[in-house]
Amino acid sequence: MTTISDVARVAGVSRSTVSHALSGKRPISEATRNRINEAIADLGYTANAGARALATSKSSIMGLIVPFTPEEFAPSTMQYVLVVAETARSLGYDVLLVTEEEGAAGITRVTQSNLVDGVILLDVKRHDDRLAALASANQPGVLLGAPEESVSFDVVDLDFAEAGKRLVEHLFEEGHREIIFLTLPDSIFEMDLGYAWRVRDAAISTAAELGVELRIVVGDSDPQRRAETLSAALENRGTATALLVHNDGALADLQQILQELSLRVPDDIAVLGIFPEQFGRMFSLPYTAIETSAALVASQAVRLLANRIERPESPFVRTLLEPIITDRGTSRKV
Amino acid sequence: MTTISDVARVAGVSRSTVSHALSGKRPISEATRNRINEAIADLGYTANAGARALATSKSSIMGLIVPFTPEEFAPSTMQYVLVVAETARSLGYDVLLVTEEEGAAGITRVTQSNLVDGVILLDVKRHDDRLAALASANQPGVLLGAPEESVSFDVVDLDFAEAGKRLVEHLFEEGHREIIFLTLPDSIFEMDLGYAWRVRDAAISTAAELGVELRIVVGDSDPQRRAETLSAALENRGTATALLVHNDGALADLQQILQELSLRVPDDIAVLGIFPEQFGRMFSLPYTAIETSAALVASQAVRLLANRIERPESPFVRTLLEPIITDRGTSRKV
DNA sequence: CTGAAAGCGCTTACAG
DNA sequence: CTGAAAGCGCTTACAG
Repeated sequence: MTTISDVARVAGVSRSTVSHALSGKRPISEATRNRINEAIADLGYTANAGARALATSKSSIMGLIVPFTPEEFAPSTMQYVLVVAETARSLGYDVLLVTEEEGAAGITRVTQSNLVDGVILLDVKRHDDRLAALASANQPGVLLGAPEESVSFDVVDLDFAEAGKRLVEHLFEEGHREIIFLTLPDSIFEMDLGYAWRVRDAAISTAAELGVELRIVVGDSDPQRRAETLSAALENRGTATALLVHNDGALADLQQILQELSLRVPDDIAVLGIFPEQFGRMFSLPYTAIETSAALVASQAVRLLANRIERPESPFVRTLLEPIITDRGTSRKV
Repeated sequence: MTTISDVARVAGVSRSTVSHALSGKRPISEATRNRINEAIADLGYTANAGARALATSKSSIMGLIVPFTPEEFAPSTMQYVLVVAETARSLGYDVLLVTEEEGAAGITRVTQSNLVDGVILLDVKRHDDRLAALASANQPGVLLGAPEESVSFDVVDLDFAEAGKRLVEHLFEEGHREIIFLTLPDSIFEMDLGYAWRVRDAAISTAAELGVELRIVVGDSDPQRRAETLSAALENRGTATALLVHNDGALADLQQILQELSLRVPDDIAVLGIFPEQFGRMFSLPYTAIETSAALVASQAVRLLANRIERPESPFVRTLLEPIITDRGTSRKV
């Protein structure tokens, strides 16, 4: 192991000078700086992370608390994880992965040991018991997903309530007055995930305000039955003219089901969805939709955390990103 | 911040005694141990990670080097990541996520700084330039994916060559003599990923040995064209009686395409595949197949790394897991 | 512009 | 069974 003392010796300066050359925290003469850089290159020196963390009380590591869902197919989670890692790196941080197997204890462990400088919580629920653990930590935290109550953390999320509202408004403006709304499965609602509740609640209240009939069909978590539920809903659509879908799996099934039932979009039924842009690309989803962007939300979360680590006193921000509808012509009323 | 000195003072013992009580490295009397544990609980003490790392030269962190594929839909990668994190935690390690944006430099950075005790490489290629960086590190590494040459690292992978062989043998035994083999897209082969090459090469050579005609159709990376390619291959199947698929996306499309072409399985065409078990579950794939298990491979990799960190001199192992065919009746010749 | 020295919070021989 | 002390490799006032 080569240490800062080795570098100092080879460069013919003191350790403190090397340290300052590294951090840039005080002016170093051109000549010494060159000798130091040369020595560093020759020796292949990298500062010892533990020693630096001990001396500065900063590890330059962000903890990423990911929901523990081994049985789940979590394509979009990976997006968040990758974008967090990248963005963190670009700001000089590494990322420690903390799965929720340990529950809130994981948060306490990595913060209390000073392993991390701060923490990002993925998939924050409307009432999330991890927030208590986070609140008693000495390090800051940023929430990806908005809790119901206002909290002393930075929060980033898509504005899902606004999304639900705009989706229904959009269909209303297109002339639809009777809409089938396929939601996420009950299990997601039971997990208290805000994005499920907010889209649904906003869709319901907006429909009520506009005098639109919204027929709610709850998605099934089993892939087989999920397709059957959707198929049945379409067959028994009656006078409904539009299908609003907030359910990734069902959207993937939809194309085949429409074909089986010989339904044309938008001629026989208009379709409007909300899904992650990644997912849409993977399955070439052709529908008018609000596309959620993991990249946007995750990178913003990292920037907020970095900022708070470096400026702990800045005021808390709650960023709700505006949902945008991309019109692909499938929501027209024909 | 509460330190070991605080604990020592409250418990009325020396710091070294507290340290030994924590590590269990020397006998502590019942009475002192109780006082220490009480003090720890009262104060909410957790050892400072940086200080411990500095003193022991061990961070209890494993670095996980993940391929950098932000544009890709990486469902199975998430599986690996989660299983690695879990298994590591169960063995007392945390996981630092290193994306490949930095390339091999990331490996050098986290090892040289002693941030990690060892490293796991995901998606190792047949000729992987990251191995050079790993070889010059002071910490051990475990490869997930087998390189072509034999290396001084532990290696875990499914035995994909054996898989390719067994798939063709299975079809041969079922009576098929003319097989369409849908492979992964060229881009994957160009990335030098062993699993693509090994399945293909073994399938080709086994077919040759058995006198089976293997008609190779290369998958397309674009979802739309991927489906068209598959559809065309099935329409123009001629006298081929079986379809062998090593292409997740195509397998997801298959059900719909078969229906469009009014082909029954296995009556009109037998189907045999190889895909991640997660993927199969997500899409309810009903085919006879070799299912690859992220969980098995990833947890084994972590165990190997933990073992090597703790016993650096143990001989290197190259674990190639035996591929098992699950027969679901879709590969019969009718 | 540079250096000597204290200190960060642990662990671990060494001594008893 | 327990303690005093050195040392891990950095950073940062303090001094010049």
